[in-house]
Amino acid sequence: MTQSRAKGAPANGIPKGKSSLRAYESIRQRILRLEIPPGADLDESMLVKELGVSRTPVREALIRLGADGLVVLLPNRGARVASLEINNMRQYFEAIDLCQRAVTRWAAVRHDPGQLSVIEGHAKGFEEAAERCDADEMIEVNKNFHVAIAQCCGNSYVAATYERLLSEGLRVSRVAFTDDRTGGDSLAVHLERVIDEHRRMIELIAARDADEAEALAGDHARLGRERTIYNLSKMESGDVAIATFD
Amino acid sequence: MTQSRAKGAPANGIPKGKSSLRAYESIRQRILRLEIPPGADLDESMLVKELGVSRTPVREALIRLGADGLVVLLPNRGARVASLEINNMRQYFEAIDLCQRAVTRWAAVRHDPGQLSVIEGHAKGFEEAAERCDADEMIEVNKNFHVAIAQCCGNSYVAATYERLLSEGLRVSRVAFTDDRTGGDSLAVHLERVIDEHRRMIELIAARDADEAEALAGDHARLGRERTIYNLSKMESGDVAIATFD
DNA sequence: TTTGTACACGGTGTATACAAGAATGCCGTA
DNA sequence: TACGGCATTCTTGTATACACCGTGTACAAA
Repeated sequence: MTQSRAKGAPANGIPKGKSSLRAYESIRQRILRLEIPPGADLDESMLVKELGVSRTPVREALIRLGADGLVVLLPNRGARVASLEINNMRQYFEAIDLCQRAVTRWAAVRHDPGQLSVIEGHAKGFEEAAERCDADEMIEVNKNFHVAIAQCCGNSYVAATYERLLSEGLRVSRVAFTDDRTGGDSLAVHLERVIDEHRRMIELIAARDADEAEALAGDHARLGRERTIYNLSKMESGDVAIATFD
Repeated sequence: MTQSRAKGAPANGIPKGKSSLRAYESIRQRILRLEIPPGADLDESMLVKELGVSRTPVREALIRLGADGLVVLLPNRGARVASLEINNMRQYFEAIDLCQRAVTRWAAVRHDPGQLSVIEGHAKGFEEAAERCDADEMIEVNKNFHVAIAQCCGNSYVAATYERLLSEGLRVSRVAFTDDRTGGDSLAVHLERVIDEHRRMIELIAARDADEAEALAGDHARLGRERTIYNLSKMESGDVAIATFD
């Protein structure tokens, strides 16, 4: 069912009335958590029934999700969830790499010290979630960690782009933080490396070492990329829809 | 009642029905051409009257424009055109620089030769518009030139971000391609440099010289940035709304 | 005179009715 | 039997009516 959220939904850049907002967040959550699989058709009337609102807010939500790149709007033929194609993964991680390096470098140079504690808090949160093997929490907190870095990078354009990419990546993270793979490093080893890199990233930012921070950001992106692509390649295509429509 | 239009509405990345599309494009054009000034309140009922459609497509257009960052949606209090603050210019050009360097470098490495003619066509178009001193055309074609480069960069995520930034920059270009300034280079000199850099950019891409292409892309961004910021600083604040709301 | 409250109005958010387009199945014909 | 055209039907796109929220103003009380 719909995870009912308390009203207080700040920190989200999207305004708009409550029904519309609820519809947007609800559909978005389901897409990002893969509850609605990539490539699935989104039927307005179905969403209307499930969300208990009328078509108007549902349509507005779909339009915004379309702008986010999470759904594809087909003229006169409804909407469908954007597919997750292995072929696009290279492009995706290349974009993440670019933004992450920029954002982390600039954060190292430009942050003001008070912002560090927020970043550290998320890093701690990730470590705790890793101990509990709580994949959902890890995914969420890992994103928050990087968003926090972006928020002190002094460039709202790049930060926004990076944040959008990270959001879209939530669907991918689920693949990275699972242990289904047959070979390679275990999840535990992977998490250890992630945690270590998070810690070093904070140190380098705190030390205002731009070059090293950027280099580490690149390594960090590569780490996620390699694990994800490998895991994806090991999955049968049924697990993640590989629909192509362009 | 509905004004029946011929079907042909291709070449635009945004689907959606005709009225909605028309509203989106119309409002967007007016914002980008500064016909609706930055910071202005957007009244739904006014737009409804002017566009001759109902509120629904207008609202959908505003939502999409909000996602584009061109308008700011205030909950229960309508929408207003995003402001153009000089303070944000640094961030904007920093973002453009980042994307432009990446896109141009990758285009140099990855383009396939057939795509070059498209880029060359836009470069030619810019030169012709410059001769005619047609500012509107220059702005449009200059954007198309860089978009064409982005489209052969092999990364749709970065290309999309870059394109979004360029679109938003159309408002800024109008400032760069005017000759109101009191000192510094004349518009003619500026255009000469732009044209020269465009030509060299094509040569470097054709030669697949990634490093030089990237460096030139950076220079090119800097050229626009400096002229724009200088011109903006010379304008009185009345010319471009400097409204602040965050 | 100033401040607080209540009422009215303008404008947005939501629901629903209506129209147009696309998909599908049926029937006729070759 | 296979193919093509037509009609039905489902889905989307648009218009409009209604409800709610925020704001401004006027009046009353301190």
